[in-house]
Amino acid sequence: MELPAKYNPAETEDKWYAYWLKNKFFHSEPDEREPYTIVIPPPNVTGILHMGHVLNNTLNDVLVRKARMDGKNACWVPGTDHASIATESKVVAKLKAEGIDKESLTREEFLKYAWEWKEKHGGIILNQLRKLGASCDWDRTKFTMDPDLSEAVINTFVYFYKKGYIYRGIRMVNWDPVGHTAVSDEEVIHRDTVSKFYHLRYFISDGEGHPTDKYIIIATTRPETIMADAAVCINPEDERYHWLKGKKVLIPLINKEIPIIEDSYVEMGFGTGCLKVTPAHDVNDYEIGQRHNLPVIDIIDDHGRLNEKARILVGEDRFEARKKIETMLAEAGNLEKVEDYTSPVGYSERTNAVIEPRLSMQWFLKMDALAKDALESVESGKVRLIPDKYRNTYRHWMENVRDWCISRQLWWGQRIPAYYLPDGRYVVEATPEAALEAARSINPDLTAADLRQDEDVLDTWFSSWLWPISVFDTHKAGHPDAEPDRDLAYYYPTNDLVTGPDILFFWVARMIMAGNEFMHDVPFRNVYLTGIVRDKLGRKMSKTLGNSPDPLELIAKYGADGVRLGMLLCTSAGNDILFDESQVEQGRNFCNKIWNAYRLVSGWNVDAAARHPEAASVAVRWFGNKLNAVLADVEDHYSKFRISDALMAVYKLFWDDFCSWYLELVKPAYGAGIDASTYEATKGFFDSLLKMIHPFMPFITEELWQNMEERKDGETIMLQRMPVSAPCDRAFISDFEMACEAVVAVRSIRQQKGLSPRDALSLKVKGDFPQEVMPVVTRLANISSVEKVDSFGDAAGVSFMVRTIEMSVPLTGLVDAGEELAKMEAALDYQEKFLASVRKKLTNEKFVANAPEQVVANERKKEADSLSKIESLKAAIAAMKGK
RNA sequence: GGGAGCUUAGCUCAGUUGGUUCAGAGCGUCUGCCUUACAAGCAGAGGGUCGGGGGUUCGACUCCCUCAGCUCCCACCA
Repeated sequence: MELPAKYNPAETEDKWYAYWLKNKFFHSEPDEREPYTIVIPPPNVTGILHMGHVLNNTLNDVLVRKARMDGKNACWVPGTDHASIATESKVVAKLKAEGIDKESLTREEFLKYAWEWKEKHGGIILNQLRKLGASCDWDRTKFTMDPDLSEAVINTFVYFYKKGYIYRGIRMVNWDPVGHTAVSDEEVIHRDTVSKFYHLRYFISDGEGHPTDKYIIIATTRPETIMADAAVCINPEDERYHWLKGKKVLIPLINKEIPIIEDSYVEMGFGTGCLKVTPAHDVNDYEIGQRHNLPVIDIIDDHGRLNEKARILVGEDRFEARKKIETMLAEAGNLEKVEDYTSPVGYSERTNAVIEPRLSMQWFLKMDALAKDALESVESGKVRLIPDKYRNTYRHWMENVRDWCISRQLWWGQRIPAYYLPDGRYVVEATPEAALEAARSINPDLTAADLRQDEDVLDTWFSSWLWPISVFDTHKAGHPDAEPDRDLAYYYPTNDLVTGPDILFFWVARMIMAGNEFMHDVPFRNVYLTGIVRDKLGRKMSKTLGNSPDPLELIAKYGADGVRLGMLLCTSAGNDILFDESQVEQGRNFCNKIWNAYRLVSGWNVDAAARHPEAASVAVRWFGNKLNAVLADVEDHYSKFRISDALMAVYKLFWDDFCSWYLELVKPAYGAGIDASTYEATKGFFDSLLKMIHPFMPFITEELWQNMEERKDGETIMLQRMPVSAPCDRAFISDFEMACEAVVAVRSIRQQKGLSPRDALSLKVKGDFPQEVMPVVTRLANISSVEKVDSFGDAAGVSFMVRTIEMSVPLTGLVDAGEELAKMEAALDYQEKFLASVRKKLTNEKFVANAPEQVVANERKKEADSLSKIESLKAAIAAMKGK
């Protein structure tokens, strides 16, 4: 059949993906084979595909396809994450656009909207992954808020509560005034931010609430919080302020009297050495307040506005209030000066709002014991981090971990199963029924109506840390002693996890904790940490910069295989990826190369009478060996997760070795047929190559593999066994490469002399060139006759060296004798210097005494080779001069 | 402030226990080619004192020290 000159990915991709689905090739059920399991890092349910997903899922797919072809029972479990903050804020924004205020809705009404949104937009990303060729077991698709997965989360909470790991307490938390929820320390990003340093005058009180004419100066970045000040603090060592001891000062504008206290926390050299203490709105101030029994005055509400306790500027947003109070302070004579100031400010990772440190009642999970085990899992090598530089980071985090704030003031997520009794006590149970029973053991008169469930939901990561367990068995999480069901027993622990280092702590570490706790085993053996996809200038991909290509557009333009290749070409584990569309172009070009190589081979006609040409015979023998050598290299790269190296090895094997050398050697003359044995060998090689390429480029390889022969429905390259490396003849490969060097040298001479490749040349060879690979030279360098000589004599020609063998192409009339002579003299000069350096080593007794035998032997060989080269160069020069 | 990492060709990066003619790859560049598989291609070529300095060693891109530059992570200096 006639194939077009260019590969058209669009039609073949959809065709084969549908075929794979129809035949359920991606589906896995436990059987007697060795399992190979990957769980997808679940993307946000309402997310859309970006380049980071492309990177991650391409890598996952390569690994899982490779394992499948290695004969393992490969299972890649897909799914999505409910992403409580991200999703809830999207829903809130959407409702707002429709004129609906979240505050006006009940929890149930809001959740109805949220589920509608999820049904409408959820899972888009999973369909996009299909476009990329992801071979997920879609029958196993999970969502972190599926009823049974949610149940596992609740059970886990109850389990840890009863174990004494979960507690409720007032803590200074990171409040997100836009998301209206507390976020964990890990979700706060500190960025240096330009702000103002306000120097304020606090007048000393006369003891009766009236200002005297004395004042101290306090430097603050947050003048809008002065109304919440509980004291002014100085360092007890600070002699400048000893006169203040025991005095009181007045808060500007509201004239409230607060004490001067002393605490060594205050740095004398920073600011003015006087610190206003605002326990409700600063973590350190809170701690100082605790030490000195200061009252906590909370003047900022959930939305970041001043409340009535502020007494002034009530209802103003904190940043508005800051501007206004600056004017008010200036007018009141309390503003000494304002300086520009840069300091780290915390921002919410999700909403980018400036985090407000705020006291509130939250649920916490104790981390010490969990972290200790999770650290051990990595330190002992049970979990391997790739690259291993992350072990240090991991250890540092695990050794300094703080208790995990697991409650979120949101509705979208798993609701905390704590039920409050009318008297304020509470019980924690998995179901309302169990809660009522527990409550009745405290107070037998209670009814269901008396119990009020906690309003908050759990942190998203409190559900996704169960992912490698709960996708297989939703009962095991929360029940460490239960028997795992069949799937969990078979697939757990999973093999590899591919994810970004940005969630090493959020997610990876916590999965290890959950795995240890509930399965008594780690959730995966290897964690491959990708880099972050950046543009070619090294900038993060972002919507605002507009530097983030749409993966689907790229796929439409270059094909999924091209996009996969473009992504894989520039990945090394742990390094950021500088992505550029030109790499995808390279991927597409490779597709085209494969396509055209196939066109060539598929167009051949076997001529039963044709003899097996010598060149083809050498080529077949060489490529068979080369294939085995590269298979071994590729296997080694895979085992070390050097995916782009594995790809590059295959890429070069196909493009350079197979296309540029092998096919050029076996290609019959135009119109001529090919002998049967070469044809069969070539087809066999092509088949192996397609299999090797398949994990990287699934579509084009399936298309061509299907085209190679009549295939039955249900046959696929996906399930063929990957070729296995056999021992190879390295010496022969080396001889062949020597022939290639000769070919390149002759071609180069042609280029320099402006000779057409069509004009045959003759060749003189001095020395023992391996005769069996000579047909390669005659064929590809278009050599009509080869003459073995002892000397090139005085005929004009251009000579060159192939390793230690000297060769010459006689070229009457085209050779500039002076030029040739100069070239040889330069070569001689180089050789003599080289020989000198080698001899310097060999005459060094310490070198000969200390270096390994092998190294010394090599130096001796270098010496001998160099000597022989020098000898023949000298002879050639003499012959030339004597002419 | 603490910790980790990086610096090799124009760009992006390999370089495994220090030793094969080890200074590499891909892309880009330059030159010549529309040669009946492929111009999304073919053939050929050029390009780096391995960030600077010092040390260990018979031998250093590789190990140690130091300086410079960059990146990331952690951290409450108001």
